[in-house]
Amino acid sequence: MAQTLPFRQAPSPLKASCHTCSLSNLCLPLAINETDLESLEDIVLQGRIYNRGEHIFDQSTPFRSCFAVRSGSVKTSFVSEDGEEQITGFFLPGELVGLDSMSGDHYACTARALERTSICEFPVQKLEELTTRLPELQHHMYYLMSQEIQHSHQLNMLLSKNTAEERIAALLLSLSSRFQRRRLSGTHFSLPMPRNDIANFLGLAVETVSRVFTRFQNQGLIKARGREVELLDVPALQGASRELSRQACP
Amino acid sequence: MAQTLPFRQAPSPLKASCHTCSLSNLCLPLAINETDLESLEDIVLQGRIYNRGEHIFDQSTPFRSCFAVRSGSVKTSFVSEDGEEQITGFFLPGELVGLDSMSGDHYACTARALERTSICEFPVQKLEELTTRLPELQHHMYYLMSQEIQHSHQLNMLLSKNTAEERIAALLLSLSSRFQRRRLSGTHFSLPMPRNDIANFLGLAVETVSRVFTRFQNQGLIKARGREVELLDVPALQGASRELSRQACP
DNA sequence: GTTAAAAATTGATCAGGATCAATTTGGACG
DNA sequence: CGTCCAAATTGATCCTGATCAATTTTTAAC
Repeated sequence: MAQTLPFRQAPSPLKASCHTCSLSNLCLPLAINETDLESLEDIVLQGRIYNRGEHIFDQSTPFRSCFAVRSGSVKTSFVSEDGEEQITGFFLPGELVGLDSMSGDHYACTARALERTSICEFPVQKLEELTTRLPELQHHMYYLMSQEIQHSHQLNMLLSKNTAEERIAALLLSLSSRFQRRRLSGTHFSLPMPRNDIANFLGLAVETVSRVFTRFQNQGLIKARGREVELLDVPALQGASRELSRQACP
Repeated sequence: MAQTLPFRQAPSPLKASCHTCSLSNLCLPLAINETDLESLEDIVLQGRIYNRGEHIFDQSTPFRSCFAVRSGSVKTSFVSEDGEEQITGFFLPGELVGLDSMSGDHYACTARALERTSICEFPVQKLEELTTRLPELQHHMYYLMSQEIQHSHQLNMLLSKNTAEERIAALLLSLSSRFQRRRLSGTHFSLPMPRNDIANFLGLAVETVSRVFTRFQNQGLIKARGREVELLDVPALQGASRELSRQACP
C-alpha cells in the first residue's frame, strides 16, 4: 500500500508515546510531571504485539526490561524444581510486569499473553539511571514494588486461611476494581484467563473453581457464561471474600 | 559506676557503626564501598533493644523507617478486616524489615520481636535521598524488594501446592540456610518462633505442625526438643520440600 | 519451690476440597 | 457446516489436615 503523507516525518517505530497514552494516569508516567515525562519517553520502547499464549519472556531469558501492559493481559508463572507450575499474577493494562526479576540476571518467572496483547518495554538499566535523576520516579518504583509485596502477602493469607468460595470471590472483586480503575464496568466483564489458570493461581482444582462458579450463580451472586461474568451482588461477594486488592495509586 | 576513660570522646549513642558490625556483609552495607559506607552511617540510627513480644511498629504507626535486625529475630504480621492474623515473615540478623511498607504513610504490617532483639533504623526519607546519590545502593534496594517478592511467590506456591510435611521441611531448610549464611550451624539451631507462629505462617493448624515434627522425628529426619532442632537428614528434608529460600546476595 | 498460665503433644472425629471418571460445551479450522 | 480437541461442568469417592477434646510439658510469677 502506498505510503501516505510522505512529507510528514514518521515517529520512530520503536518509541512509544506516553503523552498520548490513555493509561498515563495508571502506568509509570503517573509518578512524574510533564517535563520529566519526556525523559521517560526517551527510554521506553514500543513492544510488539503478542498473540494469545505467546510468551514474552521466561526464566531462561536474560533480564533486561520491565514491561507495562498497554492492552490485553498477561500472566506470570514459575516452575519449581519438581516441575510444578505456579501462576504468580495476572496483569491488566497499566500494570508493570517484571518487578520480581530485579535481582539476578534472568527473569524470575515466565510471562505469557492471555490474549492479543500490546506491551511497552522499559530497559532496566536506563530505568535505573533515570530513577537516580528523578526522585519521584524512584519513589514510585519503591511504591510499586512494595505494593507487589503487599499483594503477595494478601494472597498468602487468602491461600492459607480462606475457603475456595472466599478465594474466588476475592479474585472476582480484585478484577472488578481493576476494571473500574480504567473506567470500565466493574460488574460486567470478561475474564482474561481460563478456569484452569484461576485454579492454579488460587491453589484449587479446576473442578472446584467450576463448582464454586455454579454455586455463586445459583445463589444469585453472579451470572457467568464461559468467560463472561456479571457481578449481581457485590456486597455479598465482599462478605465472602475479605479482600484481594491490586489497588489504585495515591 | 564511675565513668571510665573520661577524656575519650564517647560516640553518639544514636549512631550505629556499620564499619564494625559483623553483619556488614549481609545487611545494606554489602552493596556499597568503603567511602560510601560513611554516608550510610550518617543516616542509620542505633535502635533500642526490644524484649520478647514487644512490638516495634504496627499498622497504625506512621511509616518512617526500615529496620535491620542486628541480633535476635522479628516476625511481621497483618490482620485482615475480619480480624484474622497472618504472619508474613520471620527476620533474622542482617535482614531488612519494612520493605512492604514503602507505599502508604503507615506500616503495612505489625513487627514484633520474637526474642530479645536489637535493631538498626534507616529513616526512609534519608534513605531515598541517599539512594539517588548512590546508584549501587539504589540497585540493592531494588534487589532486596525483588527478592522479597520472589520469596513471597515461593511461599504462595508452597501454600497452594504442597503438603504440611513439605511446608515444614521447607521452613526448616530456609532457616538452616539463613543460619549458615551467618556462619552458624545449619544443622543444629534453636527455632526463634513458637509452633503457633509456624502454623500461622504456613497455613496449618498447630496440631498439624506438632504431628509433623514428631513424624519427622520418628523417621529420623530431625531431632527436636522444644525449640531446639537438629537436622539429621538434610537430603531427605530437601526431597520433601522443594525449596523456600531466603537466599544469599550475589 | 509452688502455683498458675501458656505451649505443645496426642487422640478421635469430621469436612472441604482433591481426585477419578464421565459427559457436555465451546471454539478453531478445514 | 461439521469435525476435532480443549475447556468446562457434574457426579462419586477418598484423603489430608482441621477441629474438638484431653493431657502433658514448659515457662513465668510470686
